[in-house]
Amino acid sequence: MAESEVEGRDRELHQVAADRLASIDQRYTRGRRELVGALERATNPLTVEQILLTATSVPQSSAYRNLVVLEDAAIVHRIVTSDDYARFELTEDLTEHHHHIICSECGNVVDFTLPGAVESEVDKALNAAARKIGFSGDHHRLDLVGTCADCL
Amino acid sequence: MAESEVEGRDRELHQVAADRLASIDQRYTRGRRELVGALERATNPLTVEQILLTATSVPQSSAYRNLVVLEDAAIVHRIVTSDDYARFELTEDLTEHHHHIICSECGNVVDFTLPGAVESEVDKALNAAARKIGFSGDHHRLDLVGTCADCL
DNA sequence: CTCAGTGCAAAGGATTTGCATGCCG
DNA sequence: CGGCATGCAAATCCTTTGCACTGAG
Repeated sequence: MAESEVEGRDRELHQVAADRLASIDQRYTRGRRELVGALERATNPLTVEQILLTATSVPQSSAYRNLVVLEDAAIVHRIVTSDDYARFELTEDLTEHHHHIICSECGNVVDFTLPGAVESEVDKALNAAARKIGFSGDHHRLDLVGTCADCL
Repeated sequence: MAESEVEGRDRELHQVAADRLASIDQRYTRGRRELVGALERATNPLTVEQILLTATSVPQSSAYRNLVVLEDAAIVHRIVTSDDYARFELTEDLTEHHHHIICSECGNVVDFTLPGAVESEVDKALNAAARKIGFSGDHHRLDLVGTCADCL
């Protein structure tokens, strides 16, 4: 039962990816499938270098190019820390709303979630602040910066 | 009264800067004073390019080099958005705890603050989450991503 | 004098792009 | 077949660095 459930989710993810790409007139090619697969397997955001370790057979330039396409299709989300490497993860509606804790020593990023009550209070406060300064708020980004166990 | 108060703060800022630099065996030189001055004048984080507009007479390479020094001295804080430019602001203990709203169109960053009650709840929740995964939390970063009035 | 800081120019490095080839529709 | 995606290599561009010079103590 568990296996077919996983397979089902997997099919669903790739189907959603294909649909979103189609909606911007893009194909879901082998290389793009590999990139999505690499991110699906991961439990935290990956650098391009890390993606290429898993998505072998995808050249670096194609990875960069297709990550842009996948970002445009709202399948992949790019995050930037203070080190020199961009990191990528599946968008939140393909996974679930979560936050990042960033190690200020090594740049590593780990996912975590917060209680729903905290989330909604934050959203409420942020939207109020945005309205006040004439911004149209889209989403929030709440990260914790600290030191991971390895770097302590 | 207001004027002397501002002058007082100004002196204080530069004094603190000098002290913090001294504590890491660095001098508070003319160029560094100019950089701090540029950031002090600003009401939001500045790119190097923007800094150089105000801190004329500071060459680009010196700006980069000294921003690193000022960062090491905990006078300046570097923030990274998804566009290609790092941005700099005075550290929070020289100003006050605040957040950023980032325009996803043009990359511009504006400061705003949240009610203290929200802040403390967020901190509490984040520290709990960090403990759970073996991180030592340092500070949080709560940004809102949206579209600024100019880009709407 | 000495040595940290400076400034110019050249290098570095993640990311982007030009162009010829191949493959999907 | 026709055009989009690919992949190699070269270019881009923010940022960093080498090195000779200058000024403060």
